Amino acid sequence: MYTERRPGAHSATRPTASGAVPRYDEQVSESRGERKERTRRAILDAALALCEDSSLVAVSLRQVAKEVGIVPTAFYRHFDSLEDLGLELVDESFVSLRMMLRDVRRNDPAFADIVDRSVDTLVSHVHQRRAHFAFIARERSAGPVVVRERIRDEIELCERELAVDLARLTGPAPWSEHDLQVLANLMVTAMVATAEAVLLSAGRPDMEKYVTERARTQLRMALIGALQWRSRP
Amino acid sequence: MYTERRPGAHSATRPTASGAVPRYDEQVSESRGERKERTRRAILDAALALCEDSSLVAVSLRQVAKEVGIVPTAFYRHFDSLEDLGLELVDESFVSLRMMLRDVRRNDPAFADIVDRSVDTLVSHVHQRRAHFAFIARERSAGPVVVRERIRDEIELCERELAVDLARLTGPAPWSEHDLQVLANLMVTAMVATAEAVLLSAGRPDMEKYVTERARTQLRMALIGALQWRSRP
DNA sequence: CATTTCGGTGAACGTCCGTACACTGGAACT
DNA sequence: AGTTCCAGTGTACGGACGTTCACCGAAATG
Repeated sequence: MYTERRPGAHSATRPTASGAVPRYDEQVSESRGERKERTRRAILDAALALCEDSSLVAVSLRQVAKEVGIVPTAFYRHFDSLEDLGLELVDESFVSLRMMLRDVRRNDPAFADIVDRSVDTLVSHVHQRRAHFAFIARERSAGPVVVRERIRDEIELCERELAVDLARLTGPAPWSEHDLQVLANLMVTAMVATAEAVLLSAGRPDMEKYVTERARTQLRMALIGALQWRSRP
Repeated sequence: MYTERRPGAHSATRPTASGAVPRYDEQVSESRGERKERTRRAILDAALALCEDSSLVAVSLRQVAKEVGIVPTAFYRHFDSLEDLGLELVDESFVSLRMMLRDVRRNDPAFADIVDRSVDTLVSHVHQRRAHFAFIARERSAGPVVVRERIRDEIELCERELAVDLARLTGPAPWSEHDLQVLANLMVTAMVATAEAVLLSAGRPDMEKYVTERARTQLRMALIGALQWRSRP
């Protein structure tokens, strides 16, 4: 027996790590598919929670299973391996972030505001998906190889999208495409570092305020510097 | 028996991972202290090699011992724990880097050159201490808590030193101390990202060339941007 | 030469690991 | 109603893990 549970409850009716469990054990009589999806969700959340400190490479399949409240072998009904699960988490983390950032830039052609809006979006996103961001920050350089590669690709995608939007916002070409890439890379790098810093300032609002203000300044510095850069090469 | 070795060789005369082993097994008749130091060195190198992929938190004491060619318990003669060893590696990694960067900036008051020289120094350092830099990049966000903290402190120290030197180089205060910190943070962030990118471009000289050139441009953008930033606040 | 020091040994422990396997019982399908 | 499907179960395995302990032999000490 892996966790105590009420007698007769055969399967994972109450996954330990899932926040989205129906209250008071109401017998909603889920379909098989719903049930499976719920367990899957619970596994993802459990893994996310377990690598909050350390890293996915230091998390074991058995730990995850215990956290969820299922038997170790049941894990394989949902994922081939922990790496597989890691890739899933990467996708989850980036999809919504990229969507939001793109929205910011599409709905707001005002060049001056782009910095403030982007930083705000990033910070609020870090807040509402702490665990996901912490995951990315960790696995980016320490995760399983395939996970690292996927994360790198995703960040590169962010860079390219930013470059495109910058090009559109600045109108016809004060910068070469190359300079644009370089600038976008610097800005994304600063953003990533900011996200990490926000994570570190958990529970210290003054520190977070400093960090976000710093990010704004840095992005503006980069933009202004890049403008001056090209107007006298 | 943990590794085959020639009969009668009682202790780790030929640590597997150490590159600094006397050639052809010359019987130099080391003192006890020298011997201990050599094993210690071998342990550090073995750990460094083992967390080349994954991370220190995923490396086991037994793996390290096997790599060195000693029995697991012998590890404790040199370090209290793997975390302890990690802290040692952090120090090793930063001491020489900070020294070199400081030299660059002390011997070269020419403001224009500081960017090129710093980037060159960083890149060549990454080359001659690949493993150490990879270690820092990984453990920075995924290592044991104490190791992470130590690395963060070291990087912060780099920032402060850069801020001081920037202040000295620019003469009396075009920037406030605060702006200086923000700029130094951006530059160090870009440098760290560059170091990671250089590590990734192993064996692809064109890619490395691009990365270093990009770093130069980015640092210049940051500097120019910061100058413009203060002259019209 | 006698004694101490100490880096390294090797067996043994209890725990956790991934994975193979045969099984079960309710949902879903016919 | 009878059958199939399948998420989850429970057992069992061989191996790796950290740590303990008593022990050894050569270098260091006196």
